[in-house]
Amino acid sequence: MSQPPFEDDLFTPPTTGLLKNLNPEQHAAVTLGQEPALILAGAGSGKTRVLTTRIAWLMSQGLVAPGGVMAVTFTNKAAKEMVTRLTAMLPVNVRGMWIGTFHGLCNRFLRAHWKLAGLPQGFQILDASDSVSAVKRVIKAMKLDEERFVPKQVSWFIAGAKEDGLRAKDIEQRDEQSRTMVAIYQAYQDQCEREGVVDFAELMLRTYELLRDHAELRAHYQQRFKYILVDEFQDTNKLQYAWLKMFAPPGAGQGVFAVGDDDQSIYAFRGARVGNMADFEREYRVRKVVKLEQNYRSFGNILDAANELISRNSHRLGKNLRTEMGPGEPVRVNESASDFAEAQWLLEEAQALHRQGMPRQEIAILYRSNAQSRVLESALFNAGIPYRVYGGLRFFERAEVKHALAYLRLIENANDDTSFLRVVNFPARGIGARTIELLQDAARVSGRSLYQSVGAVAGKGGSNLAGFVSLVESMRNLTQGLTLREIISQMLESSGLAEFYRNDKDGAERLENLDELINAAEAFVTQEGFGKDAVALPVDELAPGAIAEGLPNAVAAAAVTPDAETGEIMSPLAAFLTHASLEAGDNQAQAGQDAIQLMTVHSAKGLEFDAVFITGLEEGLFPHENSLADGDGLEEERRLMYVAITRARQRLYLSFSQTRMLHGQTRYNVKSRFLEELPEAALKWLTPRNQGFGSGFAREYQSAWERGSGLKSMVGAGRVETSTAARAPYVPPVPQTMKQAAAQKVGNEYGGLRVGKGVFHNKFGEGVLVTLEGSGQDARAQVNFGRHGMKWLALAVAKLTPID
DNA sequence: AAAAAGCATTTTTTT
DNA sequence: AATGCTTTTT
Repeated sequence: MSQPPFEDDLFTPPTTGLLKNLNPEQHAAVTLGQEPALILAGAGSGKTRVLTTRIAWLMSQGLVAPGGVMAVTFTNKAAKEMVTRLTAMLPVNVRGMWIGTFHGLCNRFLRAHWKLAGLPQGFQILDASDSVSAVKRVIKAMKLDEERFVPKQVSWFIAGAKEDGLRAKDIEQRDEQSRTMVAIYQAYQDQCEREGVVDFAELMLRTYELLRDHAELRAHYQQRFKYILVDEFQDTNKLQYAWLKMFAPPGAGQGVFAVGDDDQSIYAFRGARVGNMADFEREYRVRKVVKLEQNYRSFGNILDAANELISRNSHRLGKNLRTEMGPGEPVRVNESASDFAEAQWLLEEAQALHRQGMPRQEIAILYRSNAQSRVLESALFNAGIPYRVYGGLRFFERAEVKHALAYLRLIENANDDTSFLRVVNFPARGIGARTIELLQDAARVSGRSLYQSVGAVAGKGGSNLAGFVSLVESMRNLTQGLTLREIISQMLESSGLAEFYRNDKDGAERLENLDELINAAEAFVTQEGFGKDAVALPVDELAPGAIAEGLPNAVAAAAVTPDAETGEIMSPLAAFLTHASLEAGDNQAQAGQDAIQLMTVHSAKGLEFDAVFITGLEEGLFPHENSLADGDGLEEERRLMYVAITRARQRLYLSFSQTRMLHGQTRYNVKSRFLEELPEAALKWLTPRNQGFGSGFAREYQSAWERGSGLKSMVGAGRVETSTAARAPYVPPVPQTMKQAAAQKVGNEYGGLRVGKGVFHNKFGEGVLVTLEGSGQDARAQVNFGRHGMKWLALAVAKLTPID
């Protein structure tokens, strides 16, 4: 090692056994040398432990100094967790290490190299919604049709392009539509440059390009980072992988340690590429993939269910979870008549668990889509059971907080048009749409910011605008030299925001949130070390060529390099604004008391609970109908189910309902195919199964049908199917119960069929009757056959038999 | 400029 | 059903 192993005097070698209690696979992963490594880490296999222990081990062995380590995660939560556990393991200066999210590290990088990156020193970051409104402005300015170019979609397109490493000029323009899209992209980009702001994808792309285009810089960082660890590698997108290769190209000899689980890849819809794992293995010539298959979380039946289910996916890297905890409770399956009944059953079961001593926060109710939470919430609410819903608005996304942040941003950079527009007339100060339009026209013509163009608008609107400008000016003057806390208080008063919410009859909660903003700022200042005694910057932090010694380490994670000319360091305010953009705050609503946890399966990833309820296991819902269109959709849904199952430690409940209110109308659903993909031996049905129509039968039947003729393509949803049994290539043996049911049919016009009940059809199998219409020869039925879709059938021809 | 009415939309989401 | 967004009305 060219570097002294421990330049940090805070460091003391660990006393004993970092490696104690690691299983052989974990041990192997932790103690790998400086070589490319791919760790296939199953759910509950101690992944975070391996990551943190490896870092600790590397340093305790003197293989690397803190400054030579980079650890990348996706979420702030994961990054924090890593830091916490690492510092518990050994007293190390975490600040010298690069531990953070992809975007957080990019921010850090760009703050250090802002000049080279062509950014203003105090550049601010647009969150997703800021970005959409910025795109919207561009589209308006270009006088384009917002119906044809939906801002949200265009913003998504731009982010997608950036995440593929493409700038506007790199995009192929096939037709008018794509040409315009690219033009918007370019105009948006120009606008961002002008305003001194970057969006999330830009943070990544800029960093990537900077390294790509500057060999010296690249060499510096490659030399610096001896060990790089990447968490959740299955979720990386194209750009993130390319980014990694800039810091550590294959063959450069660094210890790149990629940890992931292809079976838990559930973010393809936002650009994640599971294929990066296989690419990594190949391109980095990974000697041996380490598989962590020992699970420390769940009992056997739960793992059996998970293993069996996921085994049906193709193109897996291959992994089977095992446990030493014994089989445990069976996986319980429950069928309900309606979503209300489901909610009722669920809360009773949850209460029972709670009475038996399980803390409420150890009980999770999972669902595929957010819309499903409503019934559950109202049931829990009416029953007076405390619950907590994840995934609502986050703190920094609240309207009042965004307003406050917009004022703060204007203090920092008045040319931020997004912020300008947000608060120019809030609280109302007589600046209407017409005035804004005039202002925007003027700004466009002169190529200047809205703030700079205020003088161009005459009349009453113009003088009101002038008033706004002087307000911002006075805020900037008044806050000069104040602490962050004082700055925010001052801003809240002089902007009129505080006054506005004081007068608003529903403003109490918003006022509280604004108070909370002050607290958040205070916490940030304390945490990040503002106002503390100056600490010398680690030399390595500096941009090549910058001078560093003796400067106060005022900005820690946010900004580390002072302007080489002025010596100015990023202000606490600017750093706090960055923090607010990069970390939108907690994703859960009310904390506090012991409450049942409600969340989507996606947001449950990475969490674990004693008891887990997976609800709405119905065809169309889970797997979701929109997922079946694209090729890999079903497999991703299955991985999602796999993630859901593996959240459970002791008890797992699977629940589905015959009827469900969705978007204001009742849907009749068929139970999810996933239920049939689980091992019978691990399950316990709390409600009787549909007799004779068990998984085996339905599956055998279906595959027999699929082997047959291509009739399937003819049976579009909604079409009246007139010829069924005659064309079916294979008629399955009629189960006993069907014969009985058929006997009942005699003498009854609808043959004992009832809306909402199950039916069996020779070709489509099991379904649920949704509608009955007409009579005699015209009698027809609408049936939801789940994976075969919704069908209209002529009862005179189609053989429908009731089941149950 | 605010309030009301009309309208589409409705998988999953972090930074 | 309910939410958010846009247009129309007052």
